[in-house]
Amino acid sequence: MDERWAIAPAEGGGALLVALHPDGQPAGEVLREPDLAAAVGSRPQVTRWVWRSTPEIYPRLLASGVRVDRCYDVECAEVLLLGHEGRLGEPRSAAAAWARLTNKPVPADPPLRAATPGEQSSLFEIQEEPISFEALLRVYADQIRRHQSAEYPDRMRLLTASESSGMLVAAEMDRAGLPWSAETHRALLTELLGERFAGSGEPRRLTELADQVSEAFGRRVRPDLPADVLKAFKQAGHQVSSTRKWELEGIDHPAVAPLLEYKTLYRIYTANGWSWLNDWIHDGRFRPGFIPGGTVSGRWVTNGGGGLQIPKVIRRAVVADPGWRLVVADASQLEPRVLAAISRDPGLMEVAGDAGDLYKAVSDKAFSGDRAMAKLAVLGAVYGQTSGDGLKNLAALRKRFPKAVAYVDDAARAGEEGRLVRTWLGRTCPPSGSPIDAAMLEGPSEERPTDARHARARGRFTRNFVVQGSAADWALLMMAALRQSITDLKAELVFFQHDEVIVHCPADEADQVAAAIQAAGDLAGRITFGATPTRFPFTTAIVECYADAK
DNA sequence: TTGGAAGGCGCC
DNA sequence: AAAGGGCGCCTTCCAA
Repeated sequence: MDERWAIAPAEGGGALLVALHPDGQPAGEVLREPDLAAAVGSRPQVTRWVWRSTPEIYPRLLASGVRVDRCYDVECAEVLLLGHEGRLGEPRSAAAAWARLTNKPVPADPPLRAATPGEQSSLFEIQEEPISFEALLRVYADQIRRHQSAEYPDRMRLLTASESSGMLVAAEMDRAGLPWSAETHRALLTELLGERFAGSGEPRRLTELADQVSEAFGRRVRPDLPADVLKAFKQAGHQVSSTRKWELEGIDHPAVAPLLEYKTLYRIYTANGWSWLNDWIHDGRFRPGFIPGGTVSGRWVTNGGGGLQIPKVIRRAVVADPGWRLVVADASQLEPRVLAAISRDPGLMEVAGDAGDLYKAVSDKAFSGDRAMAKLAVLGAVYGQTSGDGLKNLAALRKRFPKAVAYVDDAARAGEEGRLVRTWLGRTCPPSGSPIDAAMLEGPSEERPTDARHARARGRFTRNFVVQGSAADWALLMMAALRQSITDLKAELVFFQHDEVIVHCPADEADQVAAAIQAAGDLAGRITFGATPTRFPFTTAIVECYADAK
């Protein structure tokens, strides 16, 4: 039924492995086998593999054609457990966990290194202190015990399982890659930026726009030097405190239009231009280097290529293989739906129990039909808006959805008072005063923030943390369910961005995949949050090109 | 030469 | 219109 084995790589491509009891204790002799992938592949009856680190092992299994259903990643578990215990920031390696367990000096984590473009994730797996198989087994057994001590042990176990599943998904997505047409990308760059000059490589359009800016000011101004631009506007009689887009938009001066266009195109040129294309696209695929749980709230990050910040205009280059499709699915109004589920606010759950436009429904209930106002109010409540119309609207929101607003207000107060907050499944914010906390809440440079200012910033952070992080909880379960439901198809998960997934599949599987995504979202809602009427609908598009998805 | 801060902007 | 949450990464600027 639930058959669980631990495994670790051994010298020469071999493996050490052992069956485990439910309490984590070894259930037999430690075996030594000559081939890691064969050791796993020949044991299909194993329902969960326990290992130190997924990036260390799983890419090697995938390269040998071995897929696993479930795993338990000891180092992921260590981070989650440390967090839950209010010790986020302590070294997270298995070796560090072992040292803590045996009262030995705890080795620091090795510094994280950014990937160089095109590097496989297995290669930038951090090099850290070795740990014996026996020690790993002891750490694992202790982690089982620590889960039992969590505030909600079942949820904590689910969190570790889903984070581990996320590690499998990440490795599989990096292996598959996001289909990317370098040819389309190049054509797009030439269309937007013009051809490049032979000498400098500078695109023609940028040079032209820079000349127009200079012409408008009547002197040479370099648009990529904010200080230069600021001075030029002041000389022209316009008071500006920065060169931010929203500030420039309010100025009546002929330099503004070419300047704004320059900024947009310059960003594309530097962030997703020809050199990015050369560095990051190989064999028609983009491999962002997904890192599950890379942020304290549980959102993922990517390593090196800006994989979660692909500008909309560049998505034209994401093109399915011939005869294949991209199923692009975006969870609709995810954060307010998650707030409904975690706060159990009756009114908001009723609204979120409908798959239709949530902001419209909220506006009908509390804002006499003004959808824009309703959306601002909801986002303001989730983000901790402190001024402007948002505050006024928050009062209306509180009247109709008191439990929902109280939930985020309580989280904010906990943060201000230096207490911990947790996501629904138990991912926990950094403790107040920890280095992570300090680095995160650092304000503008000039003056050190006062204690009161820091407390308010922490309150806004914890307010958002419980919603954003619980949404990340849901997303992990959704991905796990989706992954399992498409195993028998040719379809491959190829992209994930907070509340959006892309599956690459043959055209005749697309409808089935779209249905599988919706089913995964519904199932994730029930497993993550228990019985609530809240629905988690997707906006889904079946397209050949990502840019056509909306 | 290198590393960090700051200004800015892309994504959610 | 302006202000609030989470990120990565580009540039310039400046100090070590």
